[in-house]
Amino acid sequence: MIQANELDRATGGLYYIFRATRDKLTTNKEEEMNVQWKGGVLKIAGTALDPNLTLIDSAQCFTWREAQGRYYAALFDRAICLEQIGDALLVSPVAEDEIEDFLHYFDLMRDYGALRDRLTAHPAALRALECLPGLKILNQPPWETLLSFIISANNNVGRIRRLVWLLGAQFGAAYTLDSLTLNALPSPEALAEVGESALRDLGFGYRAPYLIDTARMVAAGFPLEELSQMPYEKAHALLQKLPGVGPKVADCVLLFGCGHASAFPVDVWVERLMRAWFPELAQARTRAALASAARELLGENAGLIQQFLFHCARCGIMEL
DNA sequence: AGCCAGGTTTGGC
DNA sequence: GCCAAACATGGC
Repeated sequence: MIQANELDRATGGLYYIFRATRDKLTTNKEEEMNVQWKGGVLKIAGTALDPNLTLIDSAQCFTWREAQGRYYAALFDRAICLEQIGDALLVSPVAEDEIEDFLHYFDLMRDYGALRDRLTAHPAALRALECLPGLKILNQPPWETLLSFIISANNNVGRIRRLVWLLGAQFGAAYTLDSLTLNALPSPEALAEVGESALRDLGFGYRAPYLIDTARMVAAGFPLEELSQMPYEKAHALLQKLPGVGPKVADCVLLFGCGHASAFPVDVWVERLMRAWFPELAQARTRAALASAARELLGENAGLIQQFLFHCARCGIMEL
């Protein structure tokens, strides 16, 4: 494993330790993270974050793609590249005053070790976290999660990713990096002007009107950016006023896009896993009841735990 | 061919 | 409020 100081020498002293806020940025004790920045490159050493698991395989986000060992997405109004070198992640281009934005996006300020250690009463949840030390739950822009998870309904991950990509490629701003084209997703205002037949022709099926009508409501003032400050119950109910958004999609938006770590989406995989591994939830008959009971059982970070359980179920790491 | 996928909507009790 | 059926598409 390459140590940070070796990497500094290898890159000709390109980096310096970001001293001003280093203490604040290394609250994640277990990983002893080391954050440096220089010349538009953010270097994060000593984090467990696994790029392929977190950005691609975990299916919490559908905008990243891998190309020749590097990971690319349109994020914060530009194309971003993330590359792993030894035990460090290099993210670029990043301005100095955006360092905390990116650490928040990748959820690197959270102590996942403490999260795991609080699960001694829940062996199945503990096992899921121990199996996936490189998984982080991203803090994505709420509008992106809203579009992505309206598309996700009764759909499979491969086609979700293709449709999300199509939305950006057809209607979103284009950025170039390393001779790749990365598209942002269209703004609510831009999508509100797209015709339903255009989306149907692209293969969106019955989700076409959901996307367009939701875009119109957001463009007309739906308080998407305020959901993170609302109590969970209020935000969960409000989101379901949008077409194509039911209880499960609302939970995904709250968990992945609004910082509501307790939101517990129950899809087919999570339902199977909960029924197989959580006998104390056996009396919850419906998915809504399961979600509510799981939030009660697992507490304020129930949703983070959900994402570990989801991946273990979907990839066959835990038997169903 | 028929079932499944990170469900939601609609209409009927 | 609970329940069944319909809903587009593509992979297996």
